[in-house]
Amino acid sequence: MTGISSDVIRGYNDTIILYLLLEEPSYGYEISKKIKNLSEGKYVIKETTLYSAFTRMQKNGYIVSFYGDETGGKRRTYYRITDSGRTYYFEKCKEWVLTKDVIEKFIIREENGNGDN
Amino acid sequence: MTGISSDVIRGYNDTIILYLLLEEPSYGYEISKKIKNLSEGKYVIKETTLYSAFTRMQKNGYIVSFYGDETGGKRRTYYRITDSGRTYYFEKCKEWVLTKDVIEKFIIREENGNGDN
DNA sequence: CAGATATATTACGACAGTCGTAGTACGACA
DNA sequence: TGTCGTACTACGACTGTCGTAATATATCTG
Repeated sequence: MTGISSDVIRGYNDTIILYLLLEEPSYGYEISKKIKNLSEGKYVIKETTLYSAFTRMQKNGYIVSFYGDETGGKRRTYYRITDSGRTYYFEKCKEWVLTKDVIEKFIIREENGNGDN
Repeated sequence: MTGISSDVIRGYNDTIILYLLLEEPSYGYEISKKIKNLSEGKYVIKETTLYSAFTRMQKNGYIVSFYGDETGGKRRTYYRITDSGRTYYFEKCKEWVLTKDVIEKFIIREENGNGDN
């Protein structure tokens, strides 16, 4: 089965989450849905990974949390990206380009598309 | 700064090493030099990371080790890629394409340049 | 010759991030 | 009442990386 390995994503989970917070605050469950949808189902982040990322990023000052005012249901914790978070995000984007280029020096792309299996 | 984070490479160290073994067997020190050179100094793998990758991959059957016959100097442990290792390598290459596409959905590229390439 | 330097590998423990598992909590619907 | 979907938290295991250091040999330098 060829899914994507979360080992690769590892260094980019924070970036992915921050991307989804760029335009407006959001909360865990919604973000996980958005990741799934945007990746066309190819990447489904684990809940524990997601929430531990929130904790880490809040500690780092990349996001801040606040409570929504929904009255019913379990109370949501929303997260808003900070300026520091924005800066970090765009740095990671630059880093991605470099990293991608490095990795691709070691990757052989099959041009004759023999996709058996 | 602007190095590449090894967190990203994490899932691809094995792939990088296997790539360098595709054509001929090699050993730790040489591989680390090759990685440095091929990446134009952008990625220098840590020794411990490299040798622990050897151990892991040998356990997984992706490589086999043998001793070189050099008479002087410290004895080298050479590694040769196995068929299983080759298969794994090419799977990781395919996976890379998928993973790269997924990550790029969450990356904003500043495109002041041309859309060439 | 002694000491630094480059080559070449191994051992050990710390750490970060992910993941499995499970539990809490609430609303809605059948 | 029970289950499903939503929403979050706790905890411990595991894997891979990394810092540090030790071992071993050959070559270069003064």
